[in-house]
Amino acid sequence: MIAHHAPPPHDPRQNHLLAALPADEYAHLLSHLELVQMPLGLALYESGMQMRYVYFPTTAIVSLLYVMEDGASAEIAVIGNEGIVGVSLFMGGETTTNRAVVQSAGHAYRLQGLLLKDEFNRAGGRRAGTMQNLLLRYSQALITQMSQTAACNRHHSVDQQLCRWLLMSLDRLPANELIMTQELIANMLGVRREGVTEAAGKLHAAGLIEYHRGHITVLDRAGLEARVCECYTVVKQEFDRLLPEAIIP
Amino acid sequence: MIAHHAPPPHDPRQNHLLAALPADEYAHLLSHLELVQMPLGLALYESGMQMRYVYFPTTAIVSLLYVMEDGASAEIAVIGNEGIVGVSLFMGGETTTNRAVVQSAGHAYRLQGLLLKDEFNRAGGRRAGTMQNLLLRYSQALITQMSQTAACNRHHSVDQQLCRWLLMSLDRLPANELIMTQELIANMLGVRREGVTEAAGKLHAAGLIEYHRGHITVLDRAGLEARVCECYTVVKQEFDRLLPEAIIP
DNA sequence: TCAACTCGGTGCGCTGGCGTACAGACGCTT
DNA sequence: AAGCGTCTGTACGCCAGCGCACCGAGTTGA
Repeated sequence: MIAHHAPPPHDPRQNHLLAALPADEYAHLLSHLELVQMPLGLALYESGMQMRYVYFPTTAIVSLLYVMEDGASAEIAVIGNEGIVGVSLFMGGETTTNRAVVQSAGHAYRLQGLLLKDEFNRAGGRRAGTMQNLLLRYSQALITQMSQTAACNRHHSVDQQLCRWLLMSLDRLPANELIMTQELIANMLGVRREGVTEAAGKLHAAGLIEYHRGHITVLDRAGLEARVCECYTVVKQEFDRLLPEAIIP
Repeated sequence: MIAHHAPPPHDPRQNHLLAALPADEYAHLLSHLELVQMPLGLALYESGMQMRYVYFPTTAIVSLLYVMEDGASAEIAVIGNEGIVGVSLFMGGETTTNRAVVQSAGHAYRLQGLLLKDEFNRAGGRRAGTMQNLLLRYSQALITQMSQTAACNRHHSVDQQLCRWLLMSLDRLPANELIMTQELIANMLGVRREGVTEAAGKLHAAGLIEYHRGHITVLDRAGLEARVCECYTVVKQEFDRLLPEAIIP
């Protein structure tokens, strides 16, 4: 019992983008990476606000939301340990029209925007750094996710979208339990809370999930996959294709 | 009357991205730019297909569509002379899950993908070429458009979306007339043809548009702007912010 | 000139999701 | 132990948009 309460083993390489960097580029960044807590509901960015940092989630999950003038919202994309929050920084925009909110509490490593830009633009012996290549391919994966979200919003039912949402969250979590009320899910999907209650009720009746006051446990992942719309699969396959070095297990 | 029937004055710089390039970078590309006709309905890319060229529209308009397994479709983004079709090429993905279809006939200049990549990665005396900077900012604008489309699909009515669609098309055309059947608009928006008929009927009744068998004339642009949802404005402002050197008049 | 086709208009019943309202259940606080 | 706030379940009317069916007016081509 020499050391109990050892600090949890945080490692930037829990983030798949950081893990995919070659040793030299990683070393370059390491000293500038700062571990931060990501409590549920924290807004990393607000629409139009200057972004100072980018975030590499390890255990946290972040949602990109668009919030309309009347307060209604819609989730545009989800970012977990496979990605980076703040692509607008290296795209050159400095701000987005989206809000970035912590959807599942955990940790992330953050990096000053300026440092990321330097690394992005650093052209060594090769034409461009691995970092640039990696970030661009991730951005395309993110674009795919957004475009699929647009199509899914147009054509698929709340039931199907709930399945998609659960699976996408599950892919980015170590456990099969989500801490998330139906009300919050409704905000993400941009639907009524009652709609989520009803859809979740069906999944429960089918024995796929169990839930209780803000805790959702997935019992039968395969069952969800059988019900989900094509959108989930398309996005996942595209991520795997674009970022083979960072495949989510 | 020395020269009648002079060839129409095609110029790559009708495309705002090309026009925004500094002289040396433009000169680099010029000899490789190839003028192509873009007939209505032509598919530049299909989902998952290798992309050989990128396209810089001058008078044509291109829609990015996602086509679902059941054949239903949804427009993800629109690209006219303010942009470039084929961002996936320099993002590193080579393919997209989207289909790119000519929505309004006209012309574009195309460029071999490999040449574009070279130009994108060319680091001269400066850290990175203007081209890279420009294309990345355009990509972010495109991301904004996609994300707004997702939100709009979730929350806004067909009426509003039709206004948005008309205005976005109008911004990319020299005239105030569109060649487009209601059926095709319905495909783009991912709604029923009858829904478009009804929405268009309202706009007609309000004296904003006139149409007749595939020809739509906008009579009162300000009237459309008064009815459109916020999505149109948000996207347009973001384009102007990100690409001040390529503002659509 | 007539037939075939395309485009747009209209009507009808259906349903998914919305807004609203309310009630029970759980759990934390005091 | 009581009380209050949060989370979930249910119910009811309403409406936008869907699927379908049909029709008339233009346009094109033989």
